[in-house]
Amino acid sequence: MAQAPLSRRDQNKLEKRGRIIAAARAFFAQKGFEATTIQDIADAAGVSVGTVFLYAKAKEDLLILVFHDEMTGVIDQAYRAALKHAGLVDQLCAFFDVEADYHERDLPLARALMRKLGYVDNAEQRDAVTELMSANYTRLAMLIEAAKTRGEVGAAAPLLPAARSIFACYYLHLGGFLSGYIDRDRFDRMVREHFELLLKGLGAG
Amino acid sequence: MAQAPLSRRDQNKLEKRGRIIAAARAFFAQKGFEATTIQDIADAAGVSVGTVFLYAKAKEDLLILVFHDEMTGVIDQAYRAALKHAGLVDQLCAFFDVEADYHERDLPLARALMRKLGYVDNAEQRDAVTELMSANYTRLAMLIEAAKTRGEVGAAAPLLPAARSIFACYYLHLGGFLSGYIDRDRFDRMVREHFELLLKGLGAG
DNA sequence: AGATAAAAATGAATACACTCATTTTTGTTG
DNA sequence: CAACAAAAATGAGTGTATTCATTTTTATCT
Repeated sequence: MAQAPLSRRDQNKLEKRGRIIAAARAFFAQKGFEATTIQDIADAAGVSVGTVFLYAKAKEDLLILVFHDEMTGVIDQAYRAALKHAGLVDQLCAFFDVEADYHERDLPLARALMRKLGYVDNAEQRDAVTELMSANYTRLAMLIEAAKTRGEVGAAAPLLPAARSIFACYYLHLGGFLSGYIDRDRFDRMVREHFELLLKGLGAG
Repeated sequence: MAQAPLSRRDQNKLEKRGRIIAAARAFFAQKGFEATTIQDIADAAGVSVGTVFLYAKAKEDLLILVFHDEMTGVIDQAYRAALKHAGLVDQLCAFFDVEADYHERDLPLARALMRKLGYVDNAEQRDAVTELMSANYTRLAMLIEAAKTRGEVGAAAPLLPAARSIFACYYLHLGGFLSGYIDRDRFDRMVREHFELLLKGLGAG
């Protein structure tokens, strides 16, 4: 790892960026995303309104900035939780249980993020999202791979498509949960049901 | 079907609502969602700005209103297209091909909708979305049911969860397509791959 | 019909995201 | 260090979604 050469200018920028993200996080959690104004964030971070827009092209971009850091940790935590279980289905449920818990801790924020993720326009943001998705897929693929060596999953099963299938089910139901179509209990049960179905396959007699 | 007793008042409201939705549809298609102002729509519909907000609590709600009508037709069309094919996987691909085509016709609009669907706050809108989802699930369940009688799908497979699994894969990849992570070709291939995987099951050797 | 109440419509006023011409800070060169 | 150029920061200005006190329309009485 080459240590980045941080000029005073870049150091200041990074520090400022950190203050803005921290301020955004605090206000989003306290007042909610909608009720938080850019002015709020600017004041708390000790910068002007215009400066905030130098670091985030739109208010919603702040969501991605806030979540990117946090989510990376949550995904790791989810993977560790999964490893404590034996069967693949239990592992997957444990994995997404951690992620769902995280979202449940701050529903308004999770809802705002969910919307933002519906369509990401900015290339920079897209990279950040892709990175998080990859982090999820990688962990899921590792769980499936391990299940293969245990004989739970057939050797021919394609890792990445399987991981995406699994994530797709989780994601759809997470949306249902966040929008209030279903409660957390039903969410948990439906997700498990889908994982079992995917493992068995529709074709099975 | 009991004909609704339409008082003059309700008649006017319905007509006005129709004008607003038509105006919104036209402007969204022509200028795009963002660039369309409520004033545009109000002028074209021959009402005031305030009146538009009487029929849609927020600008984004107009998206749901516009799509609800259109989508109902598209889903029917998708189902009819599916019936022209023999195997379940081909049927599913044909089904979602029609829906994806519809979205592809107006990408900016589809993207705006995708975001809106990320979290639906209003109860009325939620009902509209639920109705569309049910329409999808019902058709998919019918296809699976038919596949059961052909022996393609095991008798024990739960219809609705299977339909949701199928839709979840489609929906995740549609998001990827609309956001520009993948192109249409890749979208088609990935969706098919997922359907095959779901049919076979991960457990299969 | 005229009077009255309820519903619907109005558009000026408000609040806030976002822009951009100007100013300030930082880095570089002689 | 002074002078200059490039980068960053600023905040008043702009446009538009949304609100709400007021006005207009519709329905229901006597």
